[in-house]
Amino acid sequence: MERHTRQRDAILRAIEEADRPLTPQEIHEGAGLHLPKLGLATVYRAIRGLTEDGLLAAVPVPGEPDRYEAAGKPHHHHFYCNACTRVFEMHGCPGPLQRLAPAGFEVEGHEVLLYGRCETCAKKRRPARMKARA
Amino acid sequence: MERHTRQRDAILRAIEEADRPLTPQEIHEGAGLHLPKLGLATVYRAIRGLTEDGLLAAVPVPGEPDRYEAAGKPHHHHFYCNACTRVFEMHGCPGPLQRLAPAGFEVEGHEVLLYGRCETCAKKRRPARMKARA
DNA sequence: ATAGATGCAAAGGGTTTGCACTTGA
DNA sequence: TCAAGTGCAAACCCTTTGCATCTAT
Repeated sequence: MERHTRQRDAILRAIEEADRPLTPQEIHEGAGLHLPKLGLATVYRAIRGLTEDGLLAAVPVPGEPDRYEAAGKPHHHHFYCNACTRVFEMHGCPGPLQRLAPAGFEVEGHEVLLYGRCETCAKKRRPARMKARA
Repeated sequence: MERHTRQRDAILRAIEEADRPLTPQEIHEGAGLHLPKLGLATVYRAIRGLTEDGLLAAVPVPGEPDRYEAAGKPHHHHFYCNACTRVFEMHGCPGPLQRLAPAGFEVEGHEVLLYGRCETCAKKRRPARMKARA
């Protein structure tokens, strides 16, 4: 990550403009709007470089490609929508989890991911009663 | 999963004999000891079938292949060893996590994974002082 | 000028699938 | 018997890599 290029700008911009962690595909699509011939390999290379430089953080999602978000935020976790597969940021943390580990194990970190329906998808499935006109 | 076959026996046996969730590869290797020409595709097909039948449960590990364990155990979580990449079962759960989700989101489940060193690897790195003989 | 970055296409790793053969009920 | 199950190899998806070209410095 030594040089400043249009590609990297477009990639960082796509991530900043999103309100949620994005997959490499989504980043490619988003950045591609501003830079049509951007290659997917470049997106992967940039993601790796930016992650190593501490500008991006990976959000792992079991069975699916990792999502990426800006790094440096306070410790937090994520919510995965089973319906639209989008990932959202949540605030807070369930607290110290060390006690769950077996004796003799050294805990260095943890992942917490909640699954369910995001607000939009929850409404679609069980639509709230429309307010009587207005 | 209608028929009872040697392959499935060997696969279930490999999982039962393990003291921890196994990857498809590990299952293939373990079951292969008893059934040398077992194909990897068969392992994947059996895993899927047995999971659908409710006999196995997948243990997702970000960035790595899922592990599989016997299903039906009480709710629990797992520990991933950064050194040996093995996954271990933990007891307990950090408790209700719904409160972390944003308003309007419906929580249907959660994953918790602790990362660190298992007892064996922790000892290797920072060997406990040998007891003065005996 | 020149090393780093890019684009394309080929290669990799894990998982799934197509198809002829085998086997359990 | 004969369809479910298996083995092998090809296909797939996502990600990484090789290499000639481009470009920021």
